[in-house]
Amino acid sequence: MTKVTDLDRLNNTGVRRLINVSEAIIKTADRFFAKFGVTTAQYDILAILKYSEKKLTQSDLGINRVVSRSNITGILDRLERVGMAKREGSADDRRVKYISITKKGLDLIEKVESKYFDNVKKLVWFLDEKDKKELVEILDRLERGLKRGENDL
Amino acid sequence: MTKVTDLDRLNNTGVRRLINVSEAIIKTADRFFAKFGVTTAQYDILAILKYSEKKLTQSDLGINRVVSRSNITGILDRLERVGMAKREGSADDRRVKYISITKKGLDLIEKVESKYFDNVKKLVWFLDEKDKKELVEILDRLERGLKRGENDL
DNA sequence: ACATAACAGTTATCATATAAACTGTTATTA
DNA sequence: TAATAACAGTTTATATGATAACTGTTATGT
Repeated sequence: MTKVTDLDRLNNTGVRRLINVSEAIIKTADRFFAKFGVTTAQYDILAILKYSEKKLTQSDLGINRVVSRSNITGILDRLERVGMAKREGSADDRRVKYISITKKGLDLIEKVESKYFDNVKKLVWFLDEKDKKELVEILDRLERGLKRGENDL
Repeated sequence: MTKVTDLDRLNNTGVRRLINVSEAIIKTADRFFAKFGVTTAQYDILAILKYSEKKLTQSDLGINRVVSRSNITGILDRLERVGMAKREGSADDRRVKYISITKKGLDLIEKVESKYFDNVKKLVWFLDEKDKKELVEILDRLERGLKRGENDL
């Protein structure tokens, strides 16, 4: 049983701070998209659908968003209900459903997209190129730490 | 209607990366605590209760965790159900309930805490002092960006 | 004092997340 | 080919989050 040190607590505080800022960003985005009648998850799915080169299945969407298949089901249910996306069965493989964005979904993205990017610009306004580079490096190291920890968690 | 530029997309990619790493950390923590039969939110509440100097009300807990009062209700319901926390009405103010951690809750923290801090240590292993300092500065700037953006979101 | 505002906690609804069990389909392999 | 494994999607259970409506209590202000 290792003893908990002050350094341990300091490390934890730092990680918490990262998570808190990240969650604050997420919540701001949630509020932003809510004003247009969609959730962030729904908008993400629509944007992926719009910019995808190839036809996407539900599993493809799951991989892109790191969301499990079961959650995709519900998100698509709601998007379908409001007519912004639709499912189509595949002829090749009857297990598969191809998902596409509708006119209404495209309209929404058209209306929201540039405003969204403006907000992101405001968010990173205080970061210069050096900051951005450093941030990416630090995030890389944190990911390595995550992989390193996973073995005996 | 502003045009979306490549720089806009790059900014967005960077912010997404921050969020993704942060979410990966959160999910790792969730899995860790799940092995001991609690959720991260429940563990957080227990730890706050253990280390608090003064008696805490549900509203106090809400402020600490940046969670709304309504969600605290549910989290405490579950902690009470498994006997790790308990509510006690206040005599001064009959609206208020004081929350305390039980022996069973303390036992859980005792069992989990040092392992948890070991995992945090592994996570930040690749960060030196300079990295940590820079990260905090960048997070500060991002928070300023958040405040800056909020006005016309 | 009485009306009103502010507050603490609960409840309800909706969206999302994980995990596990399940259905139907396709691929593998003995 | 028949049994089995792998896969795509759905469903269900549980936990959490945000909001808004609601109850009861306390504080305020005229």
